Order: sequence, then structure tokens, then C-alpha cells
Amino acid sequence: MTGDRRKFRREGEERRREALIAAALELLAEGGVAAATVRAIAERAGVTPGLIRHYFQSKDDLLHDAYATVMNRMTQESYAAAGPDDDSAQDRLLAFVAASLRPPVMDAERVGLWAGFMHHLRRDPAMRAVHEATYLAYRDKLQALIAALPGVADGERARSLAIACNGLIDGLWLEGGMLPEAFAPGELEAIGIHAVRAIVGLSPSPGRSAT
Amino acid sequence: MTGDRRKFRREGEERRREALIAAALELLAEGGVAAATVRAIAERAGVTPGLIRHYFQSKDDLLHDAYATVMNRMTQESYAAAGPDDDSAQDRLLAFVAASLRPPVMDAERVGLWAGFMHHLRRDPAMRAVHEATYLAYRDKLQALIAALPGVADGERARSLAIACNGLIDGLWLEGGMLPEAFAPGELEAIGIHAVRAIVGLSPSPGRSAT
DNA sequence: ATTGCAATTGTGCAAGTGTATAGTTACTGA
DNA sequence: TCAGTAACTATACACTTGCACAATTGCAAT
Repeated sequence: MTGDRRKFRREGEERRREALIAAALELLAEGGVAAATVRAIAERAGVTPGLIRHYFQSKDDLLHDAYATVMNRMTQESYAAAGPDDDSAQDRLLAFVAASLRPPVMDAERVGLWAGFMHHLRRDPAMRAVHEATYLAYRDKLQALIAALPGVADGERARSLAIACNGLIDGLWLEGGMLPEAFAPGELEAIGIHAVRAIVGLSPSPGRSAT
Repeated sequence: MTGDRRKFRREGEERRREALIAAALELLAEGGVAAATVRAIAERAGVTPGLIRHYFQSKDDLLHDAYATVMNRMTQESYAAAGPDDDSAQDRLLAFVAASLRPPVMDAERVGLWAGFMHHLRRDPAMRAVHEATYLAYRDKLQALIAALPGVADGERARSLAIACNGLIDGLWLEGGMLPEAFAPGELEAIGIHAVRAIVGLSPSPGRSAT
């Protein structure tokens, strides 16, 4: 009468939490918020549903941690894309923009993941705070790169340009992830670069898309 | 023994459908996707849940119609602001952009509403089709306004510029609705106008007040 | 070896979901 | 006035969800 109980291994708290968060993110990216049920998350992580309540106060608590994790990861990746400090300001800015508009940053799964959190964002103040922090961190990076350009000394102007470029990148990122087949490969990246050059006042690139 | 049955009035099909869609949109805007249950929608519309199935094949069918309604409404509102045909092409384009970046189009509730649909968008092909159609409808209007500018004859170039401007507007619209307190009143509108001018190659407006 | 304990499981429950369907009623037209 | 019918209600069902809790078990310390 006791042979059918599931075998298990004890893991450290940190590893279990990470595994549960990773499982939740996978499911969220794959099937949206509807797929990320307590049972599905537990199964994906290789445990039973009851364990979630052992490590998280509630399912929302788990999702909250998951959101912070993924947003911090995206910020990290954006930082890494800017290139070394001794490149020219222009090259660093354009590298940063380009990296934001191609995989792995611009990716249907990423956008889907972000979309899965959207409706939580509006009502959960803690998640909103995470969103604001990561948004501003990204924009500040952009603003620093813009301010370093020759001829853009004014801080207020740099702020405006950063908001514009950030909006442009967000919008292209979103549509590119939502309707991937509506654009040619590399098209959004080229359009984004071109538009950013125009916004911040660089001369148009002589490349293929300049007309 | 039959007095406890609810009284009701018969309405035309069109009015009931509109009432149900309006109720769904209200609930979606207020409480996200979780609040828009069949029972809640019916109650808000003043009917019983069963009636929804009488007018819509399924709940998803209702949400599908609701999404198309709200997206078309936004495009309509922006386009109506573009002004009469005999205005200059430049004025019409800038009026269109400006209208998209201020209430009632750019609004926290609208963005929340849109967010509520996001996770449906990725998995439901029908809803995705609606998204694509409404996105392209908006972009085409933008492209027509851009193509009418003096010096932008090339259709391919107009497409690229429309994609860029559309991305810019989407991104600013999104952040403005998500973090309303992060921007000064009218700031995003001004930034959007300025950036669109730069992207499409209009000379920068002289001062704070556009001419 | 044995004990202690926290990690983990299994079961069950109350609430809520979308949907099916049979019954009831308001309105129409002859 | 009185069927006929489509609009509308009410009830029930099968299913899923998040969560609580007692029972069990792996593991470390003794």
C-alpha cells in the first residue's frame, strides 16, 4: 500500500525556487498566462503542486519573482550589447539599437513572455515598480549614449531624444515580435537604425537602405 | 408560482451585440482579463449569461469582435483628427500623429484594455488576424500621409518611413499609458511630433510651439 | 543505527469557469 | 385575439483552478 508514492530528492531552497521560476517563465512564454497554472508549473519543474506553496506564499508571489527575473535579464543583455567604451559614441549607440531589434532580444517568445505579464502590470503595484525601474534603466543607458554624441550637450535635449528613441525601439520590438512574418529579415533593424540616426541628427548612412 | 422569473425586454440583435461588447470592454479595461468572465459581462450588460451564447458562438468569439471594435475605434479617432483633405500634407500628418499621442487615444485605460488582449493575441489565430488587419490599417493611413509629403515619391521609402513612425507612435503610446506619471503633460506629444519630423525629413519646428 | 526535521508528496475541497440545453416569455402578424 | 417564434432565462454539468493540510520520506546529525 505504500509502493506507489513518488520518489523525490531534496534540493536546496535556492535551486528549487530557481527551477520553479524557470518553469513558470517557459510556460508563460509558450502558452501565455493561461498555460502557467500551478499544476503545469510544478510538473515542468519536476515537483508536485503542493511544493509551490512551500516556497512561495502564493502563485502571484511566484509570478512576481519571475517577472523581476526576466526584466533584469533583458536589461543585462542590453547592457552587454553596447560594446566597449573605447568605440566611438556613434558606434556604441547604433550597436545598442541594432541589438535591441534582432534576436535574441527581439523575438516572438520574448514578446509573448512580456505580453503574459502585461495584465498583471496594471494592477500589481510591485510589478509596476519593477517595470518602471527597468524601463528607466534602459532609457538612461540610451540617454547616456546619446549625450556622448558630438553636438548633443544639452541634458534636457538628451532626455527627449532618449524618450523618442526608446519609444521607437519599443514599438518596433513589439510589432516585430507580434507579427514576425510581416517584415523581411533584418528590415526592422535597418529601419530602426535609420530612424534613430534621423532623430538624433546623424547624417544618413550611405548603405543599401539610404535613398 | 411563476412570479420569480426575471422580467426582460426583447432588443434588436445589433443593440444586444453592441451592449455585450461594450460591457466586455468595460470589464477588460477595469479589471483585466480575469474580470471579463461570461457571467460578469452578462450582468454588466443587464442580461443573463445564456444570452451570450445566443449571439456569439463562444466567449472567444465575443472577445474577438470586441478587439476589432476597439482597435478600429482608435484608428478612426486618430484619422478624424488629421483634418480635411485640403490641408497641407505636412499639417495632416502631424495632426494625425499628435492625436495618437494624447487623450482619448493615448490613455491609461486604453492601454490597459489593449494589454488585456495581448495574451489572447499570440495563441488565437483569428485574433491575430484582427491585430494584423488593424495594425496595417493604421500604418497604411500613416503611409498615405507620408507619401503625400513633397519629396517622398518612392513607395518603398514611404513604407519604411511609415513602419518607423508607427513604431515610434506605438512605443510612446504604450509607455505613456503605462507610466503616465513619468512624463509631463503634453511631453510625449511634443517629442513624437519632433521625432516624426526628423524621421520623414521635415525641417525641425522652430520653437516650443509648432507652426 | 536511530532520531529529528524539513522537504516533498498526495488527496481533497470550495469556488469559479465556459458551455449546453430545456423551459419561459415578450413581441409580431394575421 | 391568438398562435408562432425568436429572444431570453434558468439550471445543470463537466472541468479547472488555487490552495490547505495531513501523511510520508530523504537526509544529516548524533
